Amino acid sequence: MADTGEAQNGVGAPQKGTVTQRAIERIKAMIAEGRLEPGQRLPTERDLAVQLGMSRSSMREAIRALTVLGVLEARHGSGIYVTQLEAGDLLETFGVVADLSRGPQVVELLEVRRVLESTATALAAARITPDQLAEVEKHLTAMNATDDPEEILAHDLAFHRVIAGAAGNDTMAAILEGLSSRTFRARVWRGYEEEGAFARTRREHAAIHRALVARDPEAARAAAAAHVGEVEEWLRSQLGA
Amino acid sequence: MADTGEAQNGVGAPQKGTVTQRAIERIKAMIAEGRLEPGQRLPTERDLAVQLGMSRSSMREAIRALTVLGVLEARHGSGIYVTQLEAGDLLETFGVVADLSRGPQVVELLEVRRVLESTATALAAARITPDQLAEVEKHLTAMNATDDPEEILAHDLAFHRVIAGAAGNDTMAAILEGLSSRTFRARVWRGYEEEGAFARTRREHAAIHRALVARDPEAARAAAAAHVGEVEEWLRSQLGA
DNA sequence: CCAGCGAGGTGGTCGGACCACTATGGCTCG
DNA sequence: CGAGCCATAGTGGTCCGACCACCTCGCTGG
Repeated sequence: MADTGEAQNGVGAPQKGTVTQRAIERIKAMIAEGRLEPGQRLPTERDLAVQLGMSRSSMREAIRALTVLGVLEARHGSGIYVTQLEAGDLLETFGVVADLSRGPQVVELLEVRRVLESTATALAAARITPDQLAEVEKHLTAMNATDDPEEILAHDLAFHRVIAGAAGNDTMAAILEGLSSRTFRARVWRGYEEEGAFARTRREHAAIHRALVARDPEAARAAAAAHVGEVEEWLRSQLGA
Repeated sequence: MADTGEAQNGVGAPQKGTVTQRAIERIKAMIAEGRLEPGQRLPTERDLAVQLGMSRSSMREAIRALTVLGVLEARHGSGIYVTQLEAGDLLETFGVVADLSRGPQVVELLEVRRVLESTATALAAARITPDQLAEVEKHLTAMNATDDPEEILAHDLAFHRVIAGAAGNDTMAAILEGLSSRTFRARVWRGYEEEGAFARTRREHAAIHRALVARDPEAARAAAAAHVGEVEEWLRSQLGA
């Protein structure tokens, strides 16, 4: 009687929340406990559904959710796999936050970016390799050689991406990547570029580059903070107007 | 050619990715474009499925995914609503990242936390209100009055949460909240506490509190950075061993 | 020995049925 | 007349079974 007909698995059927939510927690727990290794293949949807005592539909919703979170990866016709669980996989959803933020929240995000970007740039000044520095220069010159906003933005993103990568903290780089996602930057730039910001941006990028060449962390931190802070202040003033 | 034009619907379906993935993008776009406001109620699952030309099952997977991301909220028997899209809603998933990270990635996460926490604490030193300061003191004394690790951890979390809140950047506070999620802290503490870290933690918290009282941002930044850095270094040494 | 092909297995989609819960309105009872 | 209860319609939650699209791997035939 009292038994809700749960599977052979332990007794404590918490019965909390929806069935799908429970499935999500269970799978997450399996990974956290090490019972599922990165890259490993999971049982089939049908088997998993039976194991956790639910329908395939509910199990699919759980899998879909974990797929969107970057925890699982479904390969049509092959199976479901655990991702490598690296920073890039898990922090991809950060871009969604940036895309859906608005108003004051965008300023807050820029403030976070300023803090992280300045730190990453400072670290890069101390650790960047000649190869990476060459790539930074490549994007810097390419950015100065064109007037196409689209292209400038692309090189701008790459410029900072290389620097973030040179900082040696993949997690920080992944977060910054999300905070600079294409649509986010495009949204902020729309209007900002009309105030002769290109010239200023080029000057600021040049300053960051100089600091990297000089391997001067403090100068790099200051230059990066000023760079992001510039946009931040402009956006703050826009909200007031 | 010139086929990428993709009309509304009819026959020219984009056909990119899975049906569910398309639904996710569509709904996200509707919100980003302002056609769906925070708090607003969406059409029923059944109607949405018809509108986007797909089955209810696929639509449900899309909704579930967006629910997990903190973008939508489903109320059983009532309907589906857009969340307030505030930092807390969208950054809840950050906890998942912290929970599933391991090894070197945990160190990187702590490095990010050190940077943000020190900045937040510095900001708090300048902005904290008497009420908030009183609450900080409450958790500080409560933390010193017990030896139950569970309770200490709870007050430790609350201590930093109040400070992060006083910094005035909800987004930053939400990220720090995810970086200090219960299971994450518990995982790191297990073992750390065995090295007489309680006394050191209490001393560090006291230093942070003193800086807040003195309204000294630089001292607060240094104290917070040292506090997190302490754990960071210990964990780094553990990985080498 | 290898290339090609076919069958089986896997995730992806669909449609329908039923359950659990909520909200709304009218109806009863005080 | 008003407050409270309750029937009901509508919503999300769950389950089932079928079929499709795609990948994999072993088998066959050259």
